[in-house]
Order: sequence, then C-alpha cells, then structure tokens
Amino acid sequence: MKRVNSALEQIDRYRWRLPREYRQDMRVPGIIYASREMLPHITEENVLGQVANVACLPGIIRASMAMPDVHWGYGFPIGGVAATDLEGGVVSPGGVGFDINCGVRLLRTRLDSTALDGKLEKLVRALWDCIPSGLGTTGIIRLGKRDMEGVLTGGACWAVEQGYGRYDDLLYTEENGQVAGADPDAVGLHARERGSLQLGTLGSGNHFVEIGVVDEIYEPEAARVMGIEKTGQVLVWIHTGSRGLGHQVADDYIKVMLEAMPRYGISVPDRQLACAPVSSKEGNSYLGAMRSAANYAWANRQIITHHARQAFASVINACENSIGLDLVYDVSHNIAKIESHSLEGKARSLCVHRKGATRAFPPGHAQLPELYSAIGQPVLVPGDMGRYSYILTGTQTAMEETFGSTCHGAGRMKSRKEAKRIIDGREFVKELAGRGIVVQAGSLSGIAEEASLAYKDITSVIDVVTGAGLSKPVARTRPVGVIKG
DNA sequence: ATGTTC
Repeated sequence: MKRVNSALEQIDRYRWRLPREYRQDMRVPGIIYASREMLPHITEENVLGQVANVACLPGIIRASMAMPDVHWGYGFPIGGVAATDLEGGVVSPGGVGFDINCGVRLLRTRLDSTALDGKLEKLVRALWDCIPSGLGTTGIIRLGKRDMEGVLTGGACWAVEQGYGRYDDLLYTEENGQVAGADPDAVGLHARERGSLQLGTLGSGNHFVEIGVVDEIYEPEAARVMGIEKTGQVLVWIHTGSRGLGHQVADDYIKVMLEAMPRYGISVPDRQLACAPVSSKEGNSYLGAMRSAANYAWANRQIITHHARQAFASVINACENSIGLDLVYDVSHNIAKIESHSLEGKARSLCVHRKGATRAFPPGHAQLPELYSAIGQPVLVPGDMGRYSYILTGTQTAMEETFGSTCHGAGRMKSRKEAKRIIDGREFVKELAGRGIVVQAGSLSGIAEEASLAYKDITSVIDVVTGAGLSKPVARTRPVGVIKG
C-alpha cells in the first residue's frame, strides 16, 4: 500500500491533491477535503484507490473529489463527487449508489423541548407505530400499475395529491419533489414489484427519524429565514431513500452497462465502475430510471412526513398549527444530475454524480426556492444518533470548486461487521438513555452498526467543509428521540 | 443501502 504522505500533496489545511501520477490512466487528479487527522483512515480504507479509479472515467471533468466523510463504497467512494461531460462522458450507477435519492428532510416544529417533558417515550413509540421500519418492511400502501406510474413520474407531488402532506411541502423540496426526465418505462418489472409495497417505509441501516432539539445557532439571520428561532426548539429529521426499488434499478443497470461497455469501447479499472456514455441509449435509460427512483424516494419521505405529523398530533395536545412541522428543506445526497456549471468562464452542462455528497448551491442560484435565495440552499447533515446534526448553507466556493457539493454525514469509520463485533447494542441504548436520548429500533445489532463509535465525530467533518468554505454552519441540533430500522 | 449471495 502506498504511504499517504508520499501519495498526497497538501494544497492547504483542508485540501489534498492525489496527482495523476498515482495511477497511470487517471484523466484528472483527485482532490480530497480532509484534515490531517483524517488521512490515516482514508488510506486504511483504500479510499485513495477508489478516488483514483473514478479519475479514470471517460469525460470526467476537473477532478475526482472526496468529501471529509468519505469511506469505501461500491466502485465509487461514499462521499465522492464526479462530474462528467455530456459529450464523451459517462454516467455510472456506482456513482449514485444503490440507494438512489437517499436523502434528508428537516421539519421544524413550534414546540420547545419542554413540550416533550414526560411525553418523549410516548412520542417515539407513536412514530414507531406510524412509520414502518426495518429490512424488507412493507407499508400500508399498495401501489397498482397506475399508482406506480404516478409515483415514478410525480414523486412527492403525487403523494401530496393523494393527501399525504401539504402543497407547501413541495416548495421546500429539491426539484419540488418531482424531478423531470423520469422514464417509468425504464424501471423494470422486478424493481416495480419490490417497490409496490414499500412506499412510506423507513428501511434499515442508517435510515432514521430523529427528534432533535436546537442546541446552537451560528447564523441567526439564516436560521430565522429557515424558521429556526431559538435553542430548545424541536426539529424532526427524516433520513431514507428509495428502498428496494432504487436498489433494484441500480442492480439492473449495472448489468446493462457491464454488457454495453465493450460496445462503446469503454474500459474501467474496476468492474464496479460500470458505466455508459451519458448520451447513449443505456445512459439515457439509466438516467430515466434513476430519476423515477428518485421520485419514489421523494414520495417516500413525503408520506413519512405525513405520518410523523399524525404521530405528533396524537401525543402532543395542541392544534396542528401550534405544532407546526413545516418543511425546512429536503435534499438528496445520492443522485446524478445534469447541471450547468462554469468551466473556465463558460457555462457547461455536466452530469454531476453525488454519492454520499449533498448539493450545496449558493445564494442567488436559480434552482433555490425564493425564500432561500438570499441565504443559499439549506444543507442537511445528520451525525450519528449520539452526537449532533448540522444545518448549513451552500456557498459560491462550493459552486466553483465541487460543482456545488459538500459532505453528507459523519462518515462511517468501522465496517458494519467490525461495529457489531466490538459494540453491544444494548449497552449503547442504555448509554443514550442515560443522556436523555430515547431510541426505538428493530434490532440491537442494527443499533451496534450505527453506534457513535462506528462513525467519525460529525463536528470534525463540519469543521473541514466550513474551513474549506464548501458550506456555512447555521445551527445544530442534539438528538432526544430516534426511531431506526 | 439491500427480501444482507438470482
């Protein structure tokens, strides 16, 4: 294994370059956003090798990038950003991830944490009862063919039309919860079958619904614009994606692309980077299917939002209006988007792969809701369930350097297997309870995999993206109640 | 992440 210090060139305190000499077929360098303390972890995990492999993709522009929460993933690292040219460049399912449009949604209540006194356990239980979770879990919704078309093309908009939530929610969802260019016909029968019973369910792994309390406010004006008024205010985080449907779409198209690559004369250093030209039949079909899965995920978070509101209403004795639960924002961190970016002073359309990386558009960007035009896009970065979650905003620096992208979470430090070996789920739940954090989870081994010890400290990740100027902290919350698969 | 190796 190459030594990190000989492989990486330090650019400044938070930026490291992996030069093209690292691997002979790299088309661009790698850029890693990290503190010096994070580097040993990045080499141990062989993230550098993955960053270098991504840098070999046809049509990759500027650099293969890694955010400070980077860790090993399927083909591409999780925490990776790669933009490709629409002409001659490729799109790769591995650059999006299996959980297409995994993302985070944040709701604000008008409640102070004292409103939860004596009710927290009951509230967590109500959320647990309203929101099915766990591996392979099905919900109460049965999607027939017609409804499935509605979900795949309409996303959260379909869900609101069906009575799940409020039209206002759509205003504060990326793409209004309904990305254009979805092609339901590109979603296979098997993917549809897997998705037909899972809408409105949380899933497992790191997916959760969390009740958080505002703990610090760093930018009062931006916070106020987001409806975050003071410490002690109760917020609700929702983290989930496209469940089995998105997984199956990824699976299906990896196979399609493996088969198509030789026909386009494409070779990649790792089969897991299977890809096809963005403009090819296969590339187009994948993007159409991926957008359909993305819409499914937005519908999923929308329905879970509706059920979370019902859970709050059933426990908190207040009218809907005084509970609030308005949407602050909903943003994806596993998706490929065709976006316009400035390259050497010229606007270019690029296919931006964000895999475990959050869009972080700056103030004034045309794709932001009017409300956020002055402050920039809300960036939602949950930490592990024992520490903090951060609300930030996008910046011009991110737009210029990382195609408008930043980190997405704390970043896994220990593999799921290793975490299960060294962490006792029951002990961790007890420890959290001692700190006033109520957790309801389907499995204790699942809890062990998601324990704080398995992750980096989110604050160290936030320090890097802040220091590098990729985003700006607005506020943070501490968890008080969590449901997990 | 995932009906955790169709």
